[in-house]
Amino acid sequence: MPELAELKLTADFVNEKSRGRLFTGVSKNPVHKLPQPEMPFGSFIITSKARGKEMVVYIESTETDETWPIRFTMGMSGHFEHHVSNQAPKHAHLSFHANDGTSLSFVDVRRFGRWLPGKEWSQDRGPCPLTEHRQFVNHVIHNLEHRDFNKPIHVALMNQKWFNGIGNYLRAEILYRVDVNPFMEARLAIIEHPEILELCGDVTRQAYQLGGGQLYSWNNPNGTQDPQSWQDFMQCYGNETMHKIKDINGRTFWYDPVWKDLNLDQDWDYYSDLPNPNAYK
DNA sequence: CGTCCACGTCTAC
DNA sequence: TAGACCTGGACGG
Repeated sequence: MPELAELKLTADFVNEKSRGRLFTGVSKNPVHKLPQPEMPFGSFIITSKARGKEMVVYIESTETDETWPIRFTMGMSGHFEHHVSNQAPKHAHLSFHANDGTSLSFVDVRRFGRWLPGKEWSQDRGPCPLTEHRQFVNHVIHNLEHRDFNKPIHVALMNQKWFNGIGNYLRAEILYRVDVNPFMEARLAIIEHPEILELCGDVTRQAYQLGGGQLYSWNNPNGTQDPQSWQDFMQCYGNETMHKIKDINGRTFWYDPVWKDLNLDQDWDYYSDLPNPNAYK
C-alpha cells in the first residue's frame, strides 16, 4: 500500500483509532525477525505522523510528559489494522494493546516493512512533497547541481533523498501529466518544467483525497473509496495502452507512448552512467 | 503444478 | 548493480 498518500492515510487511521484509547502494552509476532520494542511506559496514548514514505508512531506516557517515537516504513504491503485483541489478522507483526480489549496492529504480508524504536525521521530522506511542500521544492532547487540530477527524470523521481514518498505509481502519474520526455536529464527537466515539483504535491494530494492506491490489497482504512474516481485518476500506471520498460533499478516504468520512439533520438549523454542505451529499448 | 509479478528498500560482491 | 528479503494472486500447461 505504500507511497506517500497511503502513508498519510495510515497515520490518519492510527490517530483515529488511538483517539480516546489508553494503551498498556505491545506484543510481537515471533515470525518477524525484528526485535520487539521495549516499552518505556506502562500506560500510554498513541499519535502518529507521516512524512514521505515514513511514519512515526509516538508513544506518550500518561504519567509523565515523555514521548517516545517508533519509526515505521511499510515496505510493499505494510498497513495498520484495528481489531479485538484475540482476533489479530494472520500477518499482524506488532500489536499495541488498549485497555478496552482492542489492538492496533502493524500488518505486513511480505514483511519488507520495518520498525525502528527511538527514531523519528531518517536523515537520508528529504522533506515531504505533500506536507512540507515549500521545503521540498527548496531542497530540490538548491541541490540541482548534485549528480543525482544527471539521471533521467523518471529515475530521479524515485530517489527518496529528493522525492521522499514518490513511488512507482506516483512517478508514472506525475510524469504523465507533464509534457516532458521522461528520459530527459532530471536537472534540465525540472528547469524546463518546474510544474513537476508542483505535481509531486498535487498528484499525491489527489491520491490521498481519493483514499489511496486501489492496487493489490490496499483498502482505505478510513472509509469508502470511489473506484470510478480512482480509475479516472490512475491514467498511466498499469494501463495497457501505455508503454513500459524496466528502469535502471529494475522497476517497471509506465509512460506515455508518445515518447516511445522519441526517446531513441535523445542525447545519450543523459545516460552517462549507462553502458548501453539499448537497455532502454 | 510452475512462472511471473507486485505500492520498497537493504547489503554484499 | 545484482540478488536478498517475503507472501500470494494471476495466469499458463
